[in-house]
Amino acid sequence: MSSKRLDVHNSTIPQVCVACEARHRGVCGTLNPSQLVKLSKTTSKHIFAADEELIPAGGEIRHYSNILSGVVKLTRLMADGRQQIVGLQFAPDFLGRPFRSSSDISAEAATEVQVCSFPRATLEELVRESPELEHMLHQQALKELDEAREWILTLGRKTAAEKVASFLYLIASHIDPERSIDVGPIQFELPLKRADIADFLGLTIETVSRQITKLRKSGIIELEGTRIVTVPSMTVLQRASAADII
Amino acid sequence: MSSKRLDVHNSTIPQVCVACEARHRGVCGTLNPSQLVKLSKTTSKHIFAADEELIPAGGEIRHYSNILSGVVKLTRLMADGRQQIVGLQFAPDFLGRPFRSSSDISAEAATEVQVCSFPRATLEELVRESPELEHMLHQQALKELDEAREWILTLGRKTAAEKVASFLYLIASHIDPERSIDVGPIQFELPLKRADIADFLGLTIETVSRQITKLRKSGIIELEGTRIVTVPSMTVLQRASAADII
DNA sequence: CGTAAACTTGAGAAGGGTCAATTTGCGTGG
DNA sequence: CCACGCAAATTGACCCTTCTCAAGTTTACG
Repeated sequence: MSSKRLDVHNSTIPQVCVACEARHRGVCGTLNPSQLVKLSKTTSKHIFAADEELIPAGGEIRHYSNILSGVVKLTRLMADGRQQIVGLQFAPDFLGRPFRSSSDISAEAATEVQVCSFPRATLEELVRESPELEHMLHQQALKELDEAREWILTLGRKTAAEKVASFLYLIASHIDPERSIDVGPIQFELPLKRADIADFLGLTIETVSRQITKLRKSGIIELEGTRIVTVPSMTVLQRASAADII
Repeated sequence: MSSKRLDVHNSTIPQVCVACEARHRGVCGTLNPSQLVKLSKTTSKHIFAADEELIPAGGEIRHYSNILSGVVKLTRLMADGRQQIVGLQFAPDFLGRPFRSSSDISAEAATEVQVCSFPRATLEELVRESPELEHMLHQQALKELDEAREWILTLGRKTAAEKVASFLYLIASHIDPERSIDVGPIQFELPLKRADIADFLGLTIETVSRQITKLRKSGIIELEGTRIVTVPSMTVLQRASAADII
């Protein structure tokens, strides 16, 4: 094993972690400098192009990751080819199913995605010595559970128009989570293509397209090309999404 | 504070916990006898009739519970009255959203339900002193997340017939989790009425009823009255549910 | 600037919803 | 124990939203 400069003062934050968002808002936020050093020794950064597979379904889980940038879709595939996106993850989310050797869900890049990966064993070791890390992972699991249940309501009870509006509202909300609702228009690039949106909403591409056209014609959104969306009023979009919180 | 017999030997398991399933398969399984004693001092058992509300949506969370018997439905209600069941919980599941003072989800009894409740503060205190307890809660959150995502696939991509079959398969699987698939017929009582099944599957009562009739006429299930179901072959039912795991 | 992928639009079909009328099941009280 | 009455469930007829299939059109990219 080669000694590294960082070993000398292991209260120093590793170079690779210095500018990393996961250290602030992600799971690494609970680690002390020496734990960060331990983790950073086994990490490696990867970049995936859109539609590349980060984690295959059914395969053995060998490593976990933090999303540094981009959007990841979690998908379930049926035997006959039907597909459903069961979750979307954004930076600096933790990626991977803890405490299980495999999962039926695959993770695919929706946009170009940058991740910081580390072996399964490293995470499990850190969890054992740091209850705060498990707490952070627990918190993220609960957040994802809240989001999944929100989405169950959307899939089960909303119309196609409401579903598409809900999706746009979801994406817009992720652009700037700090932003309070309706301080002027908001513009963003859709991280998903129509086919992905359809797989997320349990609709067909055609229905998604028609509903987006409707939203455009009614002035609730504006489009530049097919991906750049402007929402003049988030309140109006929220109303179109049939948000149940009044 | 009154002294109790159990304080003398706090390695003794409290009377109320002795026959409790939550001590074996539930979250209490991680607690040592003295922690059980501490918890049991603040617990109280409650029985709710079917359709009674255990936890109201939006209200402040004052206590958590373990389900001792019965089935609990977690529901989301929209402003216009549309309703969706976003989760079902069985004994000995933990009930309540940890680390949050409120939730938009209400918990209602589907059947008669018996719970063991304790104040929020007690749980939080125990979590602070016992990482194993948090690990157990984390595991349950991950299990619920897996189930929620499974259900997202069902809601988003399955037909009405497949949805109803999936629901029946889900319930049948919960009757005896240890049972291996297809060792003869299995009989059980449906914990949900048609309206609840509809709210769980994102369908109407009428569609659920029609699909149940279809399953009955095709011999995949048999009915006694409206609630008692016999499944001659779980494999056949599983196939009807379009289980994607081949 | 050409090509393929992504997206939109249209027409017709179908699955599931809506409304309405029965029928069944079941607890309660006579 | 039976009859009543109500809630739950079933069934039918019709309608509407979404899907399917089939062109077109636009966009992105080499």
